Parts: sequence; C-alpha cells; structure tokens
Amino acid sequence: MSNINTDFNNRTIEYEQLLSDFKMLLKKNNLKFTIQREVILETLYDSDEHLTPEALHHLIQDKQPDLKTGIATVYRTLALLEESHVVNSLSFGAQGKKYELGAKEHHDHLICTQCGKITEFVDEEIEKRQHAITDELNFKMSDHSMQIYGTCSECQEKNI
Amino acid sequence: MSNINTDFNNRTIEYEQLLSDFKMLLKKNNLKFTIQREVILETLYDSDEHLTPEALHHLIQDKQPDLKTGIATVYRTLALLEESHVVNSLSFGAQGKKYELGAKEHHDHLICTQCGKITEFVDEEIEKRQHAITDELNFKMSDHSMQIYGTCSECQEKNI
DNA sequence: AGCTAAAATCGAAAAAATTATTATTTAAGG
DNA sequence: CCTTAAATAATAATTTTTTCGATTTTAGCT
Repeated sequence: MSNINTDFNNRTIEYEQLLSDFKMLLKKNNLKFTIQREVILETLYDSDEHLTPEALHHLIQDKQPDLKTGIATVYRTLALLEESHVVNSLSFGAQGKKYELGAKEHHDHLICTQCGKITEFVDEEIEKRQHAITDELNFKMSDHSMQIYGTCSECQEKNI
Repeated sequence: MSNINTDFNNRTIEYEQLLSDFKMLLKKNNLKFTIQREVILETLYDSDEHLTPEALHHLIQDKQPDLKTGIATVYRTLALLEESHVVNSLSFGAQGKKYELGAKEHHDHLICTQCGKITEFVDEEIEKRQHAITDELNFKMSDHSMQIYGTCSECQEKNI
C-alpha cells in the first residue's frame, strides 16, 4: 500500500522529516542514532494515542520482539526526546504521565465522562486567542492541550 | 491580623464556603470529616503553589507536627478530592503530578517546560468559544481544562 | 572493511512513588 | 456514653522510575 504522501520506503514524508530532524539533533549533541531510538520514535509516530512509558514499551516489544528493548531505554529516550521538545508529556486525570509526539497537529478533546467517547476538534478562534495570549506575555508556546469534560448527546438521551 | 474578608476565626469567607461545601460532600457520601482532611484542604487553600503529594505532606507536617499525618492519607484524600472535582491535578516536564484547588476561580495554565513555572490566566473569548462548541454539538459540559506548554520569557533569555 | 573510543544498551538492582493491608483510633448519630 | 462504620497510622507490598556495571554498538577514521 502506498499513497502520494509516502516515499519509496512507504513511510510518510512527515515521518522522514521527523526522523532526519532527530538524527540532526543527535549529531549536534554527539549522541548516537540507535535502532532502539528509531523504533521508539517510529512507534510514537504510528500511535495516535498518548502513551505511558510502559504502554510504549509493550508496543515496541510487539513490533520488534527480537530487539529486546529494555524499559530503561524507553525511559532514557523519552527523557531525551522531551528535553529536545520532540515529545511532550502530559497527564489526564487520575492516569499517570503520558507522552505524545509534539510535532503533530494540535487538537483538542471533548471527553464524554459517561461512555468515554473522545471527539477531537480544532477551533480557529481558540487557537488565535492562545497565540494572542502567549504573544502578549512573551511566552514561546510549544504545545497546548485542552479537554472539555461532560456528557455527549447520545448519553444525554439514554439518561431520559 | 484581620480584614474585611475574614470571619471571627480569621479565615476567609471563601475558605469557609469551601469547607462547608466539602463537609456537605462528605455527608452526602457517608464519609467522615476528619482533622486530617481539614488540614489537607486548608493547606491546599493556603498554598498558591501547585503541590506534589510529597510537598503537601511536608507542608502539613510543618503546620501540624503533632498530628502525624501519613503520606497514604494524603494520597487517599487527594484522590477523593480529585474525584469530587474539588482539586485538579496536572503534570508536565520531568516533574511529577501536581495538585491544586479547583474551587478557586476557574483558570487555565501556562506552563514553562524549562523552569516549571505555572502562570494562571482566564480568557473570556476562549470560555465563550468552548460554550459555543459544546452547544453546537449538543454536548453538556461539566468541566474543562487547558494547558499551554512552552518557554517563559525568563527562560528564553537564559537560552541566549 | 577493520580499528578505536565514546556512547548506548541490557539486565538487574536500587530508589522513589504509590497503593494495599491490618490493627487501632475516631467521628457521627442515636 | 455507646455503637458502628469509616479513617487513620504504620508498615508492607507493589509499581514506577532511575542507576549501575558489563557488554555491545555506533560513528568516524584509516
């Protein structure tokens, strides 16, 4: 399967860009590009979820069972990626700290606390205001997250 | 010291309100109002910081050394308070999960991922858009939270 | 391709954070 | 004051995260 946004390796151009940026970053800091680091980046890229270190580790073990990537490597790499602002970490509610690629499109979440359904949305007005706010305070925004909690229309009907 | 917003016990009216809401909540759920729970609430109220469970525990031990409040009680109470939406938790960067009172004025967060400083803000435009979005989707909003991550002006200067 | 030095990895152990357990104490209501 | 259910402290157990030493791997060089 291939489409207009994939290259000869069937990877998206976006991912190739991310990967080459990562390689550049490593070189700049005299760090080495390892298979483990690539797999971690790739797995983060392929996942739309926000992942805990443990969840990420599991995904990697499924994807590359022969490459016995240790959990410590996952932690070390996530810390490196976070320092470099390649990934962001955040925590939702009672759950632990979760990581996601920072390079992806921003999106916000509507979360139904009854059925758990998550709807993503982007609102231009809100985005604009966020930029206005950060500009005014001379704050350099790298990412943002917004969650609206409540009851979706389906669940409201169920409740009647 | 006393001022117009404090009552005979030299506590703010706002705090008294919070406390009585908390007592109501406990009663409604057949839970008990304990000295430990009061101290935890009070300490959260008195602190303008966002506190880790451990930091909160230390503050409590300083405030009430004779009342050997256990760390487990702090965790349990924070979980209870979070479930009840009396406190919110947020986490970022290398630092752990932090808690703050949710009963104070609603506000969003600007979080510097470099120094950890948290700046609170409220933007009426954003609040309006949130309501517009949920109204349009017939989603009944109960709560929302927003965090903007990035680098504060001080840290930007440090980086030069 | 082979050599070398620096860095990264694994695996395991240690440390830190969080949660569960149990015996005892405490709050709330009669 | 009594009773009972719930909360607590203390500690143990579990889970999460970090550290450490031995070994492997990478990157640059020849």
